[in-house]
Amino acid sequence: MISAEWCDRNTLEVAPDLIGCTLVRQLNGETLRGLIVETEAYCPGDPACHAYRGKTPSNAAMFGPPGHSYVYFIYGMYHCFNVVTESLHTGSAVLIRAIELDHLPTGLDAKYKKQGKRIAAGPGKLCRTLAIDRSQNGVALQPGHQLWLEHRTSEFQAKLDRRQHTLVQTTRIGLSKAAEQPWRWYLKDHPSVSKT
DNA sequence: TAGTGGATGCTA
DNA sequence: AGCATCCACTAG
Repeated sequence: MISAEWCDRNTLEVAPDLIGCTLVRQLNGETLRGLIVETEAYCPGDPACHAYRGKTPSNAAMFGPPGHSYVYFIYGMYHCFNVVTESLHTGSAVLIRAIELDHLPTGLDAKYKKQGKRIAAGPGKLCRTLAIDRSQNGVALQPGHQLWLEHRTSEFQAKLDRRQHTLVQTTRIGLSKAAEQPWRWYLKDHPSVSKT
């Protein structure tokens, strides 16, 4: 599993390192495993970061311990899941934008099922698929809980080293502030939105 | 391109 | 206080 210490590093290091790691979700007795294929970094001093204007009740989890979750509600319908980074009292996190699931959750609505592997591509869809909402905000990402992270497998790391996998670094999605920062990473051929 | 609801930032 | 505006999104 991924430890708090591992997350207690510069957000710009953690975000690309999370690509290829696995997000594990326990849901109704079922274990869903998703390969993380797209992330974005939200850093201290970053105008696009929710923590930029200081700590508030809604963004408090970003200032909490590294390795915990930060889940927020947006556009009246969606949730987005982040991994808190850097030391306690530092407001920063990595947004998990897309995962590739090993299998589809049972009991999934037929209208979503036809999306197949793309079902968790996009931060809002990811949370909908894994049933993540603000009840998961601020929780420790540890085995034994409902949500945790696991390191890259040696197979994935080997493919990365052999360049059979390629990490693409580019700009973040949907921002009006600090839009020029290249703080988004995705696994080549797996972006949640077409690259620009 | 509309539309969801909560948070934040104005004005008073 | 109250009201307007913003918003790291998605479906169609």
